[in-house]
Amino acid sequence: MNPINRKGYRLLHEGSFAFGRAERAGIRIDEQYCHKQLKSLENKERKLEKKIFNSKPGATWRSLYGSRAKLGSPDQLKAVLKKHYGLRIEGSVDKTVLASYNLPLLWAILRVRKLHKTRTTYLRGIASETLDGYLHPFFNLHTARTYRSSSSRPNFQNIPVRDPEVAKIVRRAFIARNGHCLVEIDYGAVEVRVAACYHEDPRMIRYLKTGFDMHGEMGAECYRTKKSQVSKDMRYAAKNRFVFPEFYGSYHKQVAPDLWNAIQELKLSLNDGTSLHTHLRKRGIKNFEDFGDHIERVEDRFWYEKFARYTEWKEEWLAAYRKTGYFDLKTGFRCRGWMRRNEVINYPIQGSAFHCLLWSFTRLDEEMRKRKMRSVIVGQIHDSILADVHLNELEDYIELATYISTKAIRKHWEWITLPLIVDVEIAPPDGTWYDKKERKVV
DNA sequence: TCGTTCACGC
DNA sequence: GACGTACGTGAACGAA
Repeated sequence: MNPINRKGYRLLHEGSFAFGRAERAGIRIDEQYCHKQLKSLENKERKLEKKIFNSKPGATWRSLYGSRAKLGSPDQLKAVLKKHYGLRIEGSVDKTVLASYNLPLLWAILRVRKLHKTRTTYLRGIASETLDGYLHPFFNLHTARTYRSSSSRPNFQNIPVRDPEVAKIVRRAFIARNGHCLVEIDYGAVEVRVAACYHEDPRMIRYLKTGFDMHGEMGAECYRTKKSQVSKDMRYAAKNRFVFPEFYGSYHKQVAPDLWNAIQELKLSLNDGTSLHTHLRKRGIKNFEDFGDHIERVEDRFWYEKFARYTEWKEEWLAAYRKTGYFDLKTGFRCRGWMRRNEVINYPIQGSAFHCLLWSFTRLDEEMRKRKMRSVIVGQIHDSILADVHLNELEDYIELATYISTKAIRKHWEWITLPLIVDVEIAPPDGTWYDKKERKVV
């Protein structure tokens, strides 16, 4: 830890007390539910495993390894694929690779992996750390190189949310205290906003101030459609396979295959139902070659026309680091040591964005105690805060949390030159974390 | 015991 | 013109 001024020091000092209070308060867990699900998942897993070993490729598996046969072994899997199908896989056998072969055996393996992960890492991890109905995950401020936080025993920051089946199984274990409900407040695009405070790119600032839909626009550009033709899935693909990777320092040769595979994987179609392959063919993109060339041009426009100032900033920032051997965060920290290009560019943004959360978390905790509120903050996930809120305090809590994290913070840190926004999600009083529903607040 | 692979989050 | 995805934790496997 290397704070360079009093503000930086105080942020971590007070933040660690606030995190400690959340850890002590804990999150209420439905232990009965956990144990029921653990058993049920174990059964499903065992049945599926049996089914796999009784199949034809499963027989090959048993003939090769006998009682030492393990579905979880990548080496064994590769040997079985080679013997049974004559299929040679070099290197990784992860989800994307296995899915691409579209074989019943491999889909079954992926399903076992998923059930197993859900049971062991999540439900078992939660159950074994729960004491008298409350879970107390650790929130650390001293482990991440980026000045972000981390969480462990269990890691509260990687609870499944994207896969609806798994999200449902795991998140239904998290419940509110009696007479309370769970409320999650998330910063919207905070890393993009904080980045803009560093590079001050005028076009990016205009986008952020007008609520412009960048993911939708890039969906249209990547797949050569009109903005009005962009479907929800296309936007999702553009966000996770173009915009974010590009911001993290990826480039077209990596990004283009992912965008291309998304067409199959997510069965992408236009708003009116036209298949994307058909559409692309009409626009002169007949194969992956063409598509790769197209994405290269999209990328060029993105960095050299749209966000030219951002691009300049990256080079200047890197050059300054290479000259001096360090760089400073706007939140009062100095980063030193040997770093690669992408690290130098990403750390200040990730770190400062997390510090916005940390400051808000700390102030909110302080104010809630001052007001003797019965609601408690129970956790944090990089850019969001989870609280267990007393029903009588619901409106007060939302108003206070929103005010602190969007308004008060800008009085404390004048370097935040852009508006910050939050989304509010609330679970019903008798609901679980899985049942949270969005409620837009600015 | 430790490095690698896999999978989950932001 | 070449280069090039950030950060975390945990479980299982398998070699040492």
